[in-house]
Amino acid sequence: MAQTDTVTRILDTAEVLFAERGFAETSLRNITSKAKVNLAAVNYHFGSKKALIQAVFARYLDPFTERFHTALDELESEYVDRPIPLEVLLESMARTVLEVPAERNSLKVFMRLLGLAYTQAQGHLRRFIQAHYGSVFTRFAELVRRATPDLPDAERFWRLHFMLGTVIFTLSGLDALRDIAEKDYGEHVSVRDLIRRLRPVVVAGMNAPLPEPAKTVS
Amino acid sequence: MAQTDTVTRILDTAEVLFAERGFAETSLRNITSKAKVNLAAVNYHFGSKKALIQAVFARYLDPFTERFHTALDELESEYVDRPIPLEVLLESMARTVLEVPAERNSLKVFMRLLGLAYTQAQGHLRRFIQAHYGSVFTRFAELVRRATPDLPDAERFWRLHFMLGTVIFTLSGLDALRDIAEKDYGEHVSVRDLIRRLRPVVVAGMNAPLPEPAKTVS
DNA sequence: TCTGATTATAAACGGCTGTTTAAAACATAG
DNA sequence: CTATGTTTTAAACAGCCGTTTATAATCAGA
Repeated sequence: MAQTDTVTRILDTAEVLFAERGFAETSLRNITSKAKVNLAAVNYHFGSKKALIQAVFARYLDPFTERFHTALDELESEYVDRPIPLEVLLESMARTVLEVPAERNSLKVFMRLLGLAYTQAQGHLRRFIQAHYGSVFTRFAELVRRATPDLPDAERFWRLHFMLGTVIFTLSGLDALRDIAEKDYGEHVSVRDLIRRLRPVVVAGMNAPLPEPAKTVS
Repeated sequence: MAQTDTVTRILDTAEVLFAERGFAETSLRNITSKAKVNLAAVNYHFGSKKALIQAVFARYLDPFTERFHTALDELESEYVDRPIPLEVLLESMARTVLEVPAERNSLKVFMRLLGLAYTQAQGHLRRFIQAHYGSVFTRFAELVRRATPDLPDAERFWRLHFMLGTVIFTLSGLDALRDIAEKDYGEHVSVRDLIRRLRPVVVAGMNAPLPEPAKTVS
């Protein structure tokens, strides 16, 4: 079963290097040499570098979406005919995000990859993620809509992305920030610790008063 | 004065391409051909690609820091012996961020560049920005400290970065989000509009209740 | 054990990268 | 006009890129 071994060794190495340097800055030769695998193996097993990038994400997002759907199923069967509270929804999502990579001790990598998916060019990646995993986000957004009935649709849309930005930005840039925090406050900060700090901020942000209406010509 | 012309034409083109595709994905040949300038001009006028990247940032950040220092000076002379309210501080920063690129109609580019500075590898860039512009952020953070005396230092540190993440992430990924928003809500969203929406969320996030203390062994 | 498919390997492909060189063009001050 | 310093230009440099090819090794089933 040398095949599986090669494939997973490529994936394991690629995700670390991608997370550290980004996609364009990581060459196939970087990956294959560190993984002690022949250069051509990537194109043989995955077809192309783009497909490898997508495979790296699929390995996280497939179990994530499956579990998150299950978690939402359970919540929906618990809260019948009444909206699931926002805090419960956020809690459920946070737990699922933590659960999946925890089994491989790669939470940091996963977070960094999520950040890269948003910020690196890689149009094919966004299309891939949207096509394969867009539905679970749509479902989540609909539940958030029911949990915050007083929020105008557009406002909720933007606030959800504000909060997504907060979380992904923070957790994906964690290493840099952690260095500063430890130097300034001598305090070691774990990811779980950060999520504990993030929760009240996110909830307060979602529940913030509505902005004053845009000024128009009077 | 062909020199200045070449230099600014390189900067103008480079900042747009960097903002669109990122640093590694933009080659000097992309830049020089689009700018109608000889390839060697970049190395002649700037020395290297890294130096060009830094020059692109300096052209925004030099006037920004100068004006922001001035704005903070004015606030400090207005609020003597009493803390400047958080809202006022945030308002002042937002106005300065908007002011600088407005003169060249390049707000989108500036925001995108800020996002890239955080998320792209480019260690030299972070070091450059920290070394040249770190002091204004330090000053701002100190004023925020006085404005939020009840917040523990570590908590305030993290929340500032949470909010920084929200703003930069949103504004730098604006184009992608705007497409979705317009499709779903038919509503055109300007940057000023987004900042109007961001303000109450950021303020509420900074003023959120403290998180429950980390659980320890009982 | 032999066969046929799967996987691993080394080598080469064309193309693009940032940078350097040396010569040409230009501007400016004496 | 001439000499000097600055800027532009075309060409070449070595090096890395993703991908492909042809060959070798390995494996599974009959």
